[in-house]
Amino acid sequence: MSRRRVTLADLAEAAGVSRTTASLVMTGRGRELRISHDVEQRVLRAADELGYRPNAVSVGLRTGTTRTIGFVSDTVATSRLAGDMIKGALEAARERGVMLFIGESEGDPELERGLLHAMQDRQVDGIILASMFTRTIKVPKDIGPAVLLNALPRPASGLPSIVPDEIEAGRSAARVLLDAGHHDEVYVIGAGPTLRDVPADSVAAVERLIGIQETGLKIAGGRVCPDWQPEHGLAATRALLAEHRPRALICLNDRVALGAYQALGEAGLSVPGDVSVVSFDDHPIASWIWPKLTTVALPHYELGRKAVEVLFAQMAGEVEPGQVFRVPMPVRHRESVAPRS
Amino acid sequence: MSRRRVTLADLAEAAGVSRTTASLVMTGRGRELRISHDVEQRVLRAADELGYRPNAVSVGLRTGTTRTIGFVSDTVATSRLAGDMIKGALEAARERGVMLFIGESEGDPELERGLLHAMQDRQVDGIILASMFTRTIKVPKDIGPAVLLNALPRPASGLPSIVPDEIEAGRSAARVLLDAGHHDEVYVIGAGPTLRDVPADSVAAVERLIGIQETGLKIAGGRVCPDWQPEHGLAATRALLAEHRPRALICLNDRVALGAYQALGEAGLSVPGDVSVVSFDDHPIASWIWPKLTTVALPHYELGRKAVEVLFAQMAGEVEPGQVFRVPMPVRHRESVAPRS
DNA sequence: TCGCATCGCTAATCCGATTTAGCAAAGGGA
DNA sequence: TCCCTTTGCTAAATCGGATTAGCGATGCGA
Repeated sequence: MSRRRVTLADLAEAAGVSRTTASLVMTGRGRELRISHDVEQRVLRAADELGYRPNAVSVGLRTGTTRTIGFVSDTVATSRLAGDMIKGALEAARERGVMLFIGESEGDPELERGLLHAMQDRQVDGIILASMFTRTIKVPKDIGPAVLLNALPRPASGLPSIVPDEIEAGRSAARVLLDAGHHDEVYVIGAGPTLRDVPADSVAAVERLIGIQETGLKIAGGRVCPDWQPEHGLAATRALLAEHRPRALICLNDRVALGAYQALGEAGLSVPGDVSVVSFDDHPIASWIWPKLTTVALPHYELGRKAVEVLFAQMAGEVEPGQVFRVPMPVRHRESVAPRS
Repeated sequence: MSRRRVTLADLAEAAGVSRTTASLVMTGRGRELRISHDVEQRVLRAADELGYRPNAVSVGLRTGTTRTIGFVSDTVATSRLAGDMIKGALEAARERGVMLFIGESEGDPELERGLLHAMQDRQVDGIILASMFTRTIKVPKDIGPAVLLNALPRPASGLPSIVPDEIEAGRSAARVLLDAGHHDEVYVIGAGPTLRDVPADSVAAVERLIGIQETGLKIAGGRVCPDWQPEHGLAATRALLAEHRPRALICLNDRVALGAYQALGEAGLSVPGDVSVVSFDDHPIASWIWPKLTTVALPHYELGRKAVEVLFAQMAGEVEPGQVFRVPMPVRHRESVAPRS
């Protein structure tokens, strides 16, 4: 039986002033509207004693701003990836005194509409539309202030986007090998060797390949995987080993790399002694396997954080329409790359 | 420049009735308060044409209920585990037309207080207090309607708890081995052999061991790991293999099992030919490694879902104070167990 | 014809804040 | 002494709905 919340009216009565005065003091507009120092102190003291906290719902109704934002993802919340993205968004939000609604659309436009409505009905100040993997999406109409996270608008929509810098990541991966002296005999697992050999809809595959090529690293060959799962990595690498003897592999993500490790092991090849491996994503398994995998990290946490930052910047009118923010993907140097002997 | 939202007043004007009447119709109380079928239809048609949706903030202020619940975890949102828990909660919430606020306390009581306040200020209807791993927690005062997810109240608090049924999970794991004919030469990695050989604060370790023992399975020995990470599993299994020749291992989670796989491989022992392995959690890696790991799954999704269900049941007064709900942990039969030869 | 119940709808209040407009008292200049 | 500012505070309106109390018209029985 918790006692009723303390309202502004209670506070005003306790301090012996009007609700107006109490409100002015609590919102820091006392000076501006000539409330005496004496009265101000009285109100503040009473607020402290009563433990007064303004009812955010009421404030939301009156002011139209709720200090709340919505985070809608296709199915992001379920994957590990998502966790960190949400965590980043959460912390950036907390720093601004903002709460996060989350919702998952499961890729169903109908569900998505419902979620967006539910959030708009609750007067969210803005919305983050997040995608599980980097891709282009159609932006719903009348969405209000919003940013796209890990996604780009298909027909240009004017909304800002936050995406990982996959091209630079490709360059980084290639440079790791080049720096270790691997200039040839490098194969790609998961896509390639050309830009047309990629899984459907995969922005990441294309951009990573572009980045790799830009460094001048010569790709000796590649194997596409329909999906970047361990078993496909295993099969692709087995097939590759049947015909070639690579000195280095670029795996297009860590799960594929896990499969590659297995295939290399079967073939009696050691990592990194016989074959160096570099990968992408920095999934937790990258540091759970032996040798620990050198990989270019997807900056999930930073992406989430940046999304909130950009959302607020946008609401402050500081963002160009359609501006794209690319978040750097850092290299995690571990144990799967050795100098070319 | 989206046009202003349609309000009840707009709707009333369009339908040529009072706001009261419009409200009554929209809340379904038209019959009860004798609004004629004719007028009712007029209002409904106008609502449809204008696309009227009630402002949830206003409704929240007036009725005191916001169709919103808070999900506060220590650090759950970051781990994979969390994702599914949130997903389960999210879906159960959506079925009830409820939105979810999420927050992470990072285990910091001060932060937790702040989050709970922020949620209470926004008039959440209830709160789910979630923990990353099963443990006992101190429940904050004046929290209002709430349930504990993956946690038990330290001083009894009257709040209901939802936890995985770890004891039954222990039984299940043991039974998997017993059914395959493994009655002896079974070792535990991660804890044991006695109930005092467990990592600090680990409810899961204790209960899993209890369950195992209850089946009558004879535990030949065990190795504690300070933390259930792959490298500790690796070290513990190496140490075990230096002294014993197990025919089966019960790993206390999948990450530990990953380490055990590595150690067994080094020792030239094959899974499941030489050694059967059964584990707990059903982490994604369990099906990424070879042979795929037979494991007793932590039902994250179900836990999240149940939390929302219990929260609503509790608000409806259908839950005993302090009631504990144990969610079954299903066995995922895969390829790491073979009959004892 | 009067009184009373029923029908169908609406005026007014409330939720808990913010914000605008303005009032009473004190001070200052002519 | 009168008028005009300035000071310090408050009454009242507002946000968008839900809810309570009640009003006018009609029907019915006596």
